Amino acid sequence: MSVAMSGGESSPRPLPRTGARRAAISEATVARLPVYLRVLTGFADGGIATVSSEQLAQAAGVGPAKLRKDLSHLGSYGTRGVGYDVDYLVYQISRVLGLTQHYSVVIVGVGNLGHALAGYAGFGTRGFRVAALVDADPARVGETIAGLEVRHSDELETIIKDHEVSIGVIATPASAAQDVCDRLVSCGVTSVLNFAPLVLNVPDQVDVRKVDLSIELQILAFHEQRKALVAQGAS
Amino acid sequence: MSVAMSGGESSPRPLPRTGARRAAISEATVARLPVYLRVLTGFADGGIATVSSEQLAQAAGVGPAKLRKDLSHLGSYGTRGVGYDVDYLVYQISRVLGLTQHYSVVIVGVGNLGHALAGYAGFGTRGFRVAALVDADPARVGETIAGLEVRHSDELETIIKDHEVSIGVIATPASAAQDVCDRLVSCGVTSVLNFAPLVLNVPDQVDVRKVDLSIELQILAFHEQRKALVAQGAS
DNA sequence: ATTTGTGAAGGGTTTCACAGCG
DNA sequence: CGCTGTGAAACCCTTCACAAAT
Repeated sequence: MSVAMSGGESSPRPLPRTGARRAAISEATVARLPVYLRVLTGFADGGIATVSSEQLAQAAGVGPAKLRKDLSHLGSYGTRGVGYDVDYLVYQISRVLGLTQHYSVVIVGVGNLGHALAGYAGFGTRGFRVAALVDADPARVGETIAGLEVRHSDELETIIKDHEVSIGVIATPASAAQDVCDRLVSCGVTSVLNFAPLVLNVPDQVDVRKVDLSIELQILAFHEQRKALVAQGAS
Repeated sequence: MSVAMSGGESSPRPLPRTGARRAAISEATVARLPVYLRVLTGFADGGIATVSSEQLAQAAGVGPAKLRKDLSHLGSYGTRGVGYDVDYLVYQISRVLGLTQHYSVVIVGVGNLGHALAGYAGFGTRGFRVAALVDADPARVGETIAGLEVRHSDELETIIKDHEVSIGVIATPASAAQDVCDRLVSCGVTSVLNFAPLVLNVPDQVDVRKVDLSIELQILAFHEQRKALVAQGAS
């Protein structure tokens, strides 16, 4: 299953469920819901009770039509002539994204990046809890980062079982990443966020999303070059 | 323009250039070329001289047809019945991505994440050079990280001009990010890589790509939930 | 009067399957 | 015979424009 990008492939099975189940929400929509959620949370904190698709779209950096189409996939939660109730939308999007449940996360690899991730506030909020930090280097084991003790890689399997970890974050060097990933998967982890610069091999039912700095830079380089050529050609 | 993901919007202008210029390469293809490049570099290091679309696609985690279609957009660089020459492909993809040129990068914000980015090896290689690290906190100014001295935000404009910075990396808290972005843009920076959790407002000609940990986690949460529901429903 | 929700149209991307070349 | 390069089909996503609801 993805980088944004990240790529996640999901089985295109039409969900054989009882009753008149709503059509599955598209991948493109799912990728934007967290953005809407963040913007809406900001509105809620600012005491704003209702927003129009125009306002919300503006703040989220998308077109109003796209926004309405996205939201229509979760249900009819707006009021014509008025807009959307901020709190209610926050709740509905949270529910659809599965954020009403709690997920335990293990971070593997405590280098510079692992450090930064461990301290990242985004984990604490909204349903994600860092169950453990893990590293292969005995020199790092025992160190405390962001209130968590670093534990040795050997304990990975135990930690995953004890804390019912469902999401693994790989922040190791590329050379160790596939091995770590295999171990996560063999313990039943089906969601992986990969920061190592390589393509992970996983079974179909496992979702991988990758964050890859050098890919992002290279995409920017392409557009820089294109802009330079256009500017030159326009002379 | 835009996160994987990241999103980059480009003006769909058909490149008004002289001669029979090849059709513009699609955004989806551009996002995959860096992956192919990395895999090919690995092959080259391993002494492999030629690859088939089947092999390369396998290693890059895509289908062979997609790979061939992608490569066909850069030109006819394969040999029927044989495959692709690894070194030649590396060169062609590098050229298309603009990696034969050099880009100066400024990293703004030297917290945990900025630290990690400064130390990231991906910058050094392949045409990217970190011109400077910048932070607003006077306590951090003067500190040396990965061989670079941290300079104060006030010098941002000077640094950009002196080093002809073309790519800005924003690793500040969300509250400072739009301001930093505005200053980068006003100095002529047209490519921004944003790690701050907010939607940046930029003029049309500026490309922004975002890397957002909590969005990635929320997308994974959605799929975790979906998998749990399917498993439950299949009983 | 205002704004949502949505069919229909349009554009882009992926997949197929095979012609063409070595 | 093997593998690339590519039209055509299928699929997905976005945008438009308006009917429906308040």
